[in-house]
Amino acid sequence: MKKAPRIVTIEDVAREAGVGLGTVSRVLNHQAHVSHSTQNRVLASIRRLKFVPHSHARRMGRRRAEMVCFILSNREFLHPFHARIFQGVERCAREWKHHVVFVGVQYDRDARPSQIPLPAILQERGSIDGLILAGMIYGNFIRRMESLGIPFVAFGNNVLGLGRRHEFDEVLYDARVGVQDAIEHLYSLGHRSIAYVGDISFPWFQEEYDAYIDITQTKNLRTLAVTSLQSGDEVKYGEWAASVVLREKPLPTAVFAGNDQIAYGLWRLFKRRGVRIPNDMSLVGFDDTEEALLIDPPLTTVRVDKEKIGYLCIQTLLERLSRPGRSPRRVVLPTKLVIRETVSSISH
Amino acid sequence: MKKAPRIVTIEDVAREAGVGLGTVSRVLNHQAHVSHSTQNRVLASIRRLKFVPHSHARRMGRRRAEMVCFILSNREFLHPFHARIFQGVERCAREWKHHVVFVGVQYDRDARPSQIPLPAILQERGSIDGLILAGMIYGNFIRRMESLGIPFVAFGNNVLGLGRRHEFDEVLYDARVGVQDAIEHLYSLGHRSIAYVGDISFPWFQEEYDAYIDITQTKNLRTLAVTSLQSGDEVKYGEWAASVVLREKPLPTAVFAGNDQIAYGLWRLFKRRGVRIPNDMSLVGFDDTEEALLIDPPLTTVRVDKEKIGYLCIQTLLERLSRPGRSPRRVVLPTKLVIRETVSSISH
DNA sequence: CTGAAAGCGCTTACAG
DNA sequence: CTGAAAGCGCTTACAG
Repeated sequence: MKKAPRIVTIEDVAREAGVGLGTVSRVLNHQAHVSHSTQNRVLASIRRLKFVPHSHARRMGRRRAEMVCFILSNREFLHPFHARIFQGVERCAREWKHHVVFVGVQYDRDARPSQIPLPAILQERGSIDGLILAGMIYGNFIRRMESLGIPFVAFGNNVLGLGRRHEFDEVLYDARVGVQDAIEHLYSLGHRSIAYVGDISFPWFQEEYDAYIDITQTKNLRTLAVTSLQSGDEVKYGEWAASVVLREKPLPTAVFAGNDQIAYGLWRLFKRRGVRIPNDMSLVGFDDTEEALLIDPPLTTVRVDKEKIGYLCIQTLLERLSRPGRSPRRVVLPTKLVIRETVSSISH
Repeated sequence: MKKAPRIVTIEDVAREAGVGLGTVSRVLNHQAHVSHSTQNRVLASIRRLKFVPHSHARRMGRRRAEMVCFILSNREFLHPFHARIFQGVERCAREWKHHVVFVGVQYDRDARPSQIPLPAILQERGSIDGLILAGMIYGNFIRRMESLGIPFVAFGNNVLGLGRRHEFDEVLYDARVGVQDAIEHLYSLGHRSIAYVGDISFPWFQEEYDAYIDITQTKNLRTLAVTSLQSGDEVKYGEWAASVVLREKPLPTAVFAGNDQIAYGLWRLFKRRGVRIPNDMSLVGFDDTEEALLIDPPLTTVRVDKEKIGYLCIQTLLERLSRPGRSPRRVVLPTKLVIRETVSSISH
């Protein structure tokens, strides 16, 4: 006869169903080894009592929070590329009955690891099982995360300045092959003068650029790259780069943009200057984001499956959680050339 | 000699410091009744062992999650007004060592309560202590929230179609007084023909409108309101309303906009049409958001302290949590007329 | 297949 | 002021 509507526990259910605590717990967790009839009895009691398990108690018992944290460092949340990755993370996590909390952090790439501020949720123990790192991941940040003793997986293309071999799990897309495919495609259509546009102070563009240089030299093509450092808006950067390209003599026959936003900027300026795409100039992008379809005609680009990256991040992380001793894994997602209408063939 | 680096618990600290468990717990929670010397001893052990309390265990013991949920229903997150409220919530919550999780929900205002979907975090028990409701809060949504058995507080100006008396805690600003202040101000400067602009299908504008009608009739002023239903962009709505106002004969001497976005739209069109502000037309807004300073000259407007609303929401909620039996509270925040430069005096 | 028991890491009366 | 104990609501070996 208490006033407070006492919370209904697993014990109430057990009593109602005439079974032991353990049995209720087993059906709750969809474990095997419960006979059909008892299972039904328990399920009925659960429904009758409107029982809902208490999350903290379960987490305590399991020694798992079933919660992971997506950490985006030194970046805007709204960047569509990462937003898509996050979506993939969220969806996959839900399938595995995990929550994901998003936190943004800003840090100084020159700070000592211990000086990097930690979001509140990471300052307590037990709230977060694992981390997904994206944004700008420098070495000091990695070390800071390691100091937490929480397993993590990194979005590999965002890992900066650590060389190629890493001691941690990562999932990444293969920029090199993407570039190769794009250039091969242009080459097969007769293009011999292909410009590259991307600000190589960012490592993701640097990687593309390296691949561009390799293949361009292997094939003995003209090399022409607009790579200058240009912080800020990528569309504007594309516009500016387009004007640079247009001053070249002879004019290249194609431009390969480091990402679709840049491609969009190139397209805008070309259009304004009366350069017809693809008749006068072929154009290829990278990422396959929304911009690819804003361009008219639609943009040929290298697709990166962003949601899949998120998906693989969660999977890799969950595997790591169940096998802490496993050696570091590097999951590489292939890219895919999506041929649309901004590339035409050249007749020699 | 276990491999896994066993988690350090309160028990380890107690042993190290040579005290009981309870004592460690007490210093952890900054409770009184611990002598200075033991306290220091415990603190030293904590530091030496790098002890961090386990969040779920603490929450279990306390029977409190120390986590509240900000629910924005049927709205865009990025609406700057609510974003500011959220900021206030977050900041105040942090002061009280609480986490706040943000969730957006979309629901049908005609749905039965039981049909309204619940975010995952509310589908488990014990994760959330209390709710803060904002957005579009219809009766069915309130009932859905009540069915959860979790205390909540609502942002009262967003409560729709439930009359004036409510059975739950709410925090709101006093739109009526804000309108009165604005009209009085215009009146004192000689204005006798003041138009009101706001889409009264939204209750927050309806409330302003009612106040406008009351005061305008009390003072025997001309009544002229552009209130037509107009979904979508509020700046555009303001532009359209400006063109309506300009067709009036005689022209009103002032326009009172339902919010600053609308005022911004009015201002834009007035400017385009060569109507000088405040010489030819005075203009007053509501909310005091960023727009107020984008207008040139800066906008006279009614300030609503959005962060404070968030602040009061948390405080009210926390009070409710500690005194569940308390009768519903209605916290009203006053508004403040901010006089800038868009109002001039009229000489008769 | 199933029950009784121990354990998770805290907090909070209850005695001293 | 402080310690020993009970309790929070689950899970998970351990025996049957």
